[in-house]
Amino acid sequence: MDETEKLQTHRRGSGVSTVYETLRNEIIELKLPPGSPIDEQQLSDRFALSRTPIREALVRLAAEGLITTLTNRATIVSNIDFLGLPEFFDALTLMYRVTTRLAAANHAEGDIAAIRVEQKAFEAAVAERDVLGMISTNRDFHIAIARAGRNRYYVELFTRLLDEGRRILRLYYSSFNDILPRQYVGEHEEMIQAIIHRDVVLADSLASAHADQIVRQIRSYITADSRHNAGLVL
Amino acid sequence: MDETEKLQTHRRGSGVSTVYETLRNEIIELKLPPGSPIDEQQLSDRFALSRTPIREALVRLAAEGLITTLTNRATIVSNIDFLGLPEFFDALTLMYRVTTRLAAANHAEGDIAAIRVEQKAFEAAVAERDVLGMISTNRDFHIAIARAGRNRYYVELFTRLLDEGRRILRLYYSSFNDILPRQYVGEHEEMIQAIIHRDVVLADSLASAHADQIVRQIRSYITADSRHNAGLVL
DNA sequence: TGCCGACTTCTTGTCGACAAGAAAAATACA
DNA sequence: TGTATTTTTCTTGTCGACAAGAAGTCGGCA
Repeated sequence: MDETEKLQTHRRGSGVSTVYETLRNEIIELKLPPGSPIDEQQLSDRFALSRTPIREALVRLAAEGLITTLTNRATIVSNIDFLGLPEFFDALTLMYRVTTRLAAANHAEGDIAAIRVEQKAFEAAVAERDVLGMISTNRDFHIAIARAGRNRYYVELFTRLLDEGRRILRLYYSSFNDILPRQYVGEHEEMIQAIIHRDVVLADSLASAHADQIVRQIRSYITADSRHNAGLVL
Repeated sequence: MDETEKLQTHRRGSGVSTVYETLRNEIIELKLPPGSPIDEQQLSDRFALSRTPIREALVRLAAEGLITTLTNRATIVSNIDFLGLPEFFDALTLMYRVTTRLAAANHAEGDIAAIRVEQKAFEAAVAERDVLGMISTNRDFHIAIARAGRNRYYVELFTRLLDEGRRILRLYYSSFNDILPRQYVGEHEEMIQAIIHRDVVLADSLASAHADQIVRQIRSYITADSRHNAGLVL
């Protein structure tokens, strides 16, 4: 790998966020798969920075749970906790509901436009059968809704959950079928309408159904995969 | 102030968490009031550590939102965002409900005992009219319930919210009256019973009422205080 | 006297080097 | 030849020093 981003001398303080965001993306997109060792020296070379700012970025990632540091030993990309999946689904569903609800109640001028932009992007990804694009534009769509709900606590937790979901989905995206994404486009449209009409109850139930749908989908991928593995082992 | 904790030479890696936890407590207990400047050099002297581990602790605190760093200029203890209070109350109420609900559904062997321990501590604080003690034992009580609910995402968010609440309450605790805390003891007991009997619906409604009660209480403190200020200004 | 600009100072951001701890490798011994 | 122990090596953790950026200070000029 000869990807040196030691282009120009970074302005003071900018390097840290660059490293943070770059690594964050690479972790979420599984470019750095779970369990990958993170070597500070190596990153230091790659970004043409001292180990100190690298370390700062790593501390931030560790605070978010994206990397795990074995003290005095090694730091690795955090594993996906399949045992904790039920908790994950529960929290994800709740956030889907509560953010959509709040968006219906609190959205202001311009929020709808922002949501529509993301929805268009999602539609485009679906039209192009760009599965990776669907995953990330779907995330952006729901975060836009969360923002319209005007609650930073929910936005923050939801973002974390959706990004964790992106990691999981990347593991299984090959088995994406064609019908579901189109259905999601329709469901998204319904949610937008409910939000526009400030119909909190409808928004809630749509979000709830949407969340269940997605959870069921992920679950089916995982069980299908484990069955596949089981078949190989036996 | 002559509080040098440069006692013995720390073991490698332990210093960072010490600094982190110490500062965290001091911020939450308003020993470091909002807006206080955080000087790295000063902390370096105080803990007898280099600036590097101090910095790491500060990065962690910043990730949690407890301190704010003005780039290249200064880092201060984050202000309490009174404008964002409605969001805060909304999220707090939701977490009260959802954690109590889940505790009723998922609690296992030993969880009740752990909750009872915290409840006893709360009762003791109430009996001693130790207001600061009530605030922190109340937090511990609800976190124990959240843990029994077995969802780390909720535990984490709830912890953050309750600690943020501790900061707010510290600002107003002088106006604590005597009746409310005793009422809380009773409400806590009811919640424990509902959890034991795995009555999810009852647990939810009790938590909901409890949350409303607390939110109302905080609100009344704040409005009382702002009225006081308004009186002075006019 | 009031305002603009250079200078000083103070705090944060970055660096290169060293120390400690743990795994891996090498060695000694049974 | 297998195991225990020492040594090596590699990575993280810590340090002291330097650089950059911004606020405050001082002096000059209208």
